[in-house]
Amino acid sequence: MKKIIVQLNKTFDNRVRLGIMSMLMVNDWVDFTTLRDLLELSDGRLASHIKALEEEQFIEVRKQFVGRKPNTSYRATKAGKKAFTDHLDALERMIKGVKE
Amino acid sequence: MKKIIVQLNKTFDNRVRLGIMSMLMVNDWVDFTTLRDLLELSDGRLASHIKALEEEQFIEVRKQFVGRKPNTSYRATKAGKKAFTDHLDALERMIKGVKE
DNA sequence: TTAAAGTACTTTGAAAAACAAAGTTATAAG
DNA sequence: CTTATAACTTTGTTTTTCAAAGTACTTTAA
Repeated sequence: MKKIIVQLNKTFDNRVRLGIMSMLMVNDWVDFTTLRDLLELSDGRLASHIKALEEEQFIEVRKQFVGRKPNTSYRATKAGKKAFTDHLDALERMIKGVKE
Repeated sequence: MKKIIVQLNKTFDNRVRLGIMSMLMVNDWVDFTTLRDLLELSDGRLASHIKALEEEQFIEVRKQFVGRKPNTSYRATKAGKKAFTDHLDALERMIKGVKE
């Protein structure tokens, strides 16, 4: 039972980021406003956490026009999904396995 | 599917605190040094997170002497266990349930 | 046609949280 | 007498988080 904490990903030490990733694990291409409204965040707060996840390359962006309106959507990258499931696995192991 | 993020407890937005709580969910009375060594933390870092959890009344302390040496142990309170399982449940619901 | 509202941010600044490093008190072992 | 262990606390810095306001462009409403 070594290196318990290190296996948890620091990027996911945040409720908002957990929320974004959860959404993007199940849904392909979720747009900015949907994310903002579902997670009940301000534009700025959402944008800042999205930026953090983008910098880690855990999510990717698609910008397009729907009709005449700009539309920005996000989805989890392969690396992002892996990092997230790894994190959750580590958490589960930690909760279940910490005896001694 | 409302109030997704709010159900996650801010106190557990931290790897160290998740580690401490995980330990104390399964083990009754874990002492300071054991916690410190297993989680591979410095005295100061461990102490500060313990303090935060104590202030929330999620853990309680017992100070005694073992032989001639001081020994400080911690365990999760009822409220602490509830808060932690509530948090984990919310997380699970969020991961599994965020469709739409 | 002027005003208001929506989309998707960025910037700024402040507050909160986290952390490392060193200091502390007290006992105990070598 | 020196070093070590236990369990912290203090100090100061760095990092993180967030709210609030600003921006640029478009569209819808009055």
